[in-house]
Amino acid sequence: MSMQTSAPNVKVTKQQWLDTAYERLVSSGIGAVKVAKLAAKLDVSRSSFYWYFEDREDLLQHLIARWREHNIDPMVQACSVPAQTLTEATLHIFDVWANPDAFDERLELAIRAWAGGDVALAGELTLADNLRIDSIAAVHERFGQTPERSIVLARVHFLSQIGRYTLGLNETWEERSAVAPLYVEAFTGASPSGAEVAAFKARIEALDSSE
Amino acid sequence: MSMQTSAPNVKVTKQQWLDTAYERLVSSGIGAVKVAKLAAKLDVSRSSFYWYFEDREDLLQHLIARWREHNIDPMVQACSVPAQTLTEATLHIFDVWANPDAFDERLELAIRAWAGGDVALAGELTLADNLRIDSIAAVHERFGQTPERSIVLARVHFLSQIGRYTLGLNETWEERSAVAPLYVEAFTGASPSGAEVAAFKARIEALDSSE
DNA sequence: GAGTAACTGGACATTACTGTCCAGTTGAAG
DNA sequence: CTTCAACTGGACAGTAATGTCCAGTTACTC
Repeated sequence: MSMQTSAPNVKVTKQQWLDTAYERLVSSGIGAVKVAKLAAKLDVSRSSFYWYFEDREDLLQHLIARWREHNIDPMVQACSVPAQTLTEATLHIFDVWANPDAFDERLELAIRAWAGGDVALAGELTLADNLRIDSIAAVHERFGQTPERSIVLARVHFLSQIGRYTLGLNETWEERSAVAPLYVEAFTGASPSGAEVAAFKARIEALDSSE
Repeated sequence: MSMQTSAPNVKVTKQQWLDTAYERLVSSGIGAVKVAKLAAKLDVSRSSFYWYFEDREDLLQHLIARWREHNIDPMVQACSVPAQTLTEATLHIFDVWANPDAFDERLELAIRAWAGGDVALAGELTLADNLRIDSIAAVHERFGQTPERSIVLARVHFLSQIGRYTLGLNETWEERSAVAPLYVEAFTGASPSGAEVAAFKARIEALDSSE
């Protein structure tokens, strides 16, 4: 096997198929992810598709896998970052929302819409939601909140975040970090200290420039 | 015109077509609302459909109209119910969430998913979202909150509510009203008085028994 | 410069819809 | 008891997808 370092007659790669499928998924929903349409967009015949993928379902599984990798693990990780206060810990979770590599909001939204018509996916989504909410709730409990209050605040936090993109709010990150302390207060009942907010803003800017 | 008080040869009525379409929309998404499928379900031929509706698009418009009537007005109304405190006013908004006639959550969810692949609908949805959030924000401002804080809390409130069904949380109303005070606190920063909570629970029970 | 593996195009068969046409059927009104 | 409007069924044509088959076309490889 001579590896695919050499690619004889490639017009479009597997990655290109995936990328266009992703693009259509996040911008027009799963109903727009059709082999015929993708082929037209890539200006290649549909047969090419079946070289790389078993069938359409195979492609869709790849899209779901992408979501799993991008939108679950990093957010669970962020909940176990060490912190001195609940507000600081909450700001560490905000890091995730600010980082497209750690949480792809458009993809999250598309998957959520897709799950509305797909039972298996809906089940997986529910598990993922519970996992993520429980992770946030665990943070609250770690800082002495009651279990009831922890779960309420965790839900409010996670759902507001999901909802932000659901409503198509596209503020700049300047606007968002300006109101961030207000959201921290809504999600925890306490205001973050000046130092905590400053550290948060510094992390965001570092992220921005690294792109 | 002899009116349709008499219905000669009716196997299925327009309302039945609408109801089955609604049922499929909320349970399987807009992609499942197909003339052929509905006809099969109603055990009638597709031609019958075209007697009542111009085309499939016509049917879809009826579904959107249903959403407009059920899920927007009542909620805006609830925000202008007189109240002594912010917590009491917030509990009046909770009335809406508790009343399927005032807010059909499954329909809201389905419309939201549908809008993901339909630009016109997405535009209308954004307007409706802003209207509803602004209504809640106005309540906060009426009770002396700053505009910034008002809009943040209004979003958190509305989004959490949308999210509750998004995540498929189906608690009983007993469970829900037990944690209601915690949510009021999260959405306002203050706890409702015992009397306010009691009045809220009484309203809910009255609703339950009237069904 | 022949062979081969990696890929592509074009033709085909199939399925799932949509919408139209028109000839029925049926209940009630004259 | 005829007529008519309100409805229904079945046949037809059209479109958009899916997936298969197979005969090319390359660019490296020996």
